[in-house]
Amino acid sequence: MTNIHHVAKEAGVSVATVSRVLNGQNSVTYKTKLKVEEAINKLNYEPSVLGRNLRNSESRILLILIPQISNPFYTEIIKGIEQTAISLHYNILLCETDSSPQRENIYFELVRNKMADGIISMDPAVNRETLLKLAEKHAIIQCSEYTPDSGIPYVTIDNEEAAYRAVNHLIQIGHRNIAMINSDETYLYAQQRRQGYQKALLKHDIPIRPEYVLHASELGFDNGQQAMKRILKLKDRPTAVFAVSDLLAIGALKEVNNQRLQVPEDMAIVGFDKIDFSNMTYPTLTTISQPMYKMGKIAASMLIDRIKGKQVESVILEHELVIRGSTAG
Amino acid sequence: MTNIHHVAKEAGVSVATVSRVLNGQNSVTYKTKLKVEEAINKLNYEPSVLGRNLRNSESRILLILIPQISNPFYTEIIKGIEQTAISLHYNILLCETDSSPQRENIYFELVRNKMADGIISMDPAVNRETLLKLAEKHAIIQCSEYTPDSGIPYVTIDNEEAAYRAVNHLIQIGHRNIAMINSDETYLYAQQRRQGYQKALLKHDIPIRPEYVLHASELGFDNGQQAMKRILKLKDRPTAVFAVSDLLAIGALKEVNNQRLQVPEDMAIVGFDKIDFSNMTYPTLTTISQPMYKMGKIAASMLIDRIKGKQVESVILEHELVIRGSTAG
DNA sequence: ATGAAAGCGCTAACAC
DNA sequence: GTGTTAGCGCTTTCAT
Repeated sequence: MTNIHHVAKEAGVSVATVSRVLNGQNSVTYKTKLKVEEAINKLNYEPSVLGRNLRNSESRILLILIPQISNPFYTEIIKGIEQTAISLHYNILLCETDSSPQRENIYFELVRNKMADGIISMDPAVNRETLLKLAEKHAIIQCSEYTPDSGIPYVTIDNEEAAYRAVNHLIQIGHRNIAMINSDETYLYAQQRRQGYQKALLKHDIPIRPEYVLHASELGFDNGQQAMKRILKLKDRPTAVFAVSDLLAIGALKEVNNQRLQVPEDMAIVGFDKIDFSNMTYPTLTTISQPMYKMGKIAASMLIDRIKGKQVESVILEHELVIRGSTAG
Repeated sequence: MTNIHHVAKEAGVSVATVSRVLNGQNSVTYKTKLKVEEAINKLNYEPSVLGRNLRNSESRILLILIPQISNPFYTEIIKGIEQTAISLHYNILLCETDSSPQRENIYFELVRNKMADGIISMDPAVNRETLLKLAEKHAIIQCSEYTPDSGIPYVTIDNEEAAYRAVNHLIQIGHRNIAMINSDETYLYAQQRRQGYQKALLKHDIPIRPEYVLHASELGFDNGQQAMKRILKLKDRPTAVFAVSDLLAIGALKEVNNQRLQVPEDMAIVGFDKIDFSNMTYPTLTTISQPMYKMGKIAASMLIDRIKGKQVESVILEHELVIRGSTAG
């Protein structure tokens, strides 16, 4: 490996001067600058990030914590993060927790020992205690899922309102027996969306039936499909379903199709997220649109601000109800 | 920041001893080891990866180069990579090129300046020259797409054979007017799959019609949908389509549905990859199953072997034709 | 404008 | 079994 000393020698200057040229400081004569650049080219020199990082005690790496990389909701956010990160000369370390605390700990370690400068956590199953502890000394932003009053800045949407709108839509088009496919209600977003669901029912004097609320252990197609199987067996069979994720909704839709029932006639379905897939199903999926890309961009710039010691405020972004085939006859 | 010197002082030993304890060397007395551990706990010490990396001149980071993170084909491979990487104490830096040479260069830089120990490239649009140059001095593995006879080890499937089987299946069930939705034929896999397509036709004395082969500029739903629009306007309208990606196939399927035509009666469709979503469409998609997860695991362990200086051999994995609703009446 | 030198935090060769 | 010390490659302070 050729290093800064070789270049200095070749150019007949000191390492300090080479470093100055490398970092674009203008306290260097044009002439010496030229000499240095010549030497750099001649020796094919590439400065080592390892040395620089140690010296600057930074890594310029952002750690992204997600539960499942296969959920397009997250990949779309990641795109946004990457866009911002790259433009500010940061890189992203992708960490899929699989909701395993062990994995999580491995990743937390990375920021503790300065392998990463900060964390964007999107994992609802994150160990809140550890995260809070970590947040005392390190830059952390929560994205989508968050911990209220924890002091950790977040970017998210108004989940309750979004769910309310979704269910309200179902009521408007005439449904009264409305089931919900929720995820684990230890997660805040699940609680909030359930609140929104209930609020919409109450507003229209529709009784709340606990048996109409099902829980999926994960956000996969299968889980949605299984949930729909159970829904179709309920007495007073619901005529509509609100699922808290498009993946769940798509799985549910599949099961309705499988049983030769019609969507939306026999069963209306609303999803959540507006992932690309949601427009490819038959019929297309009515869903709540989340601004994933924007979320990612904002989360990244918040984090980088945090890393630089700035104070940042949490952000709540807009959402939108997108009405498509699965509720519109 | 508390560092190794603080710990040494606190424990009343030298930094070398602390380092030994940190690295689990057993040349340390149980008693001193205890003292050191006590000091570590007391001071809440976390060794800095920055110092260690510089000293060992490694980063323990693997760079993953993909064109699009939103394609589930890649995310599934990434899962496999991550699984292996984590078990061998490596982390992955996710790099989405968007097929932009500029971005690519930024990422290549990372391995040049030792921010990453090696690369797994899955980008078919990769700048081959640069990659080859880089491979002279750095550990690189290609995954899925590769460069024959370049000396860069790869893991992939037999694309020609896979395409052959897909098209052969369509012929077996009675089709003779078979279109192909290919991607850019500057990519090797696209060439190989086209070869397989033609081989199957020739084998059954079906004339090859260039106008039956369409090209999608990217692998998104839209591109598939656009391609199908054009296919449906062809004279001697094809009765079947082979798409080189499930995303394309799903977009194509969508368009057939939109035009109120029946799949597979009016148009049979075969995809490629077997992403999860291919089982959620209506009807479900016949497709070539690629072992994505396994591919990722193998690519990662090949790369790590490479980093450690071992010689590795390229691998060609098995694929499988999965017959489902979009071809089975 | 440039150079000498200290030091970021760690590991390992060498000495005892 | 443990300590001393050089050095990984870089940036920056302090001289000049």
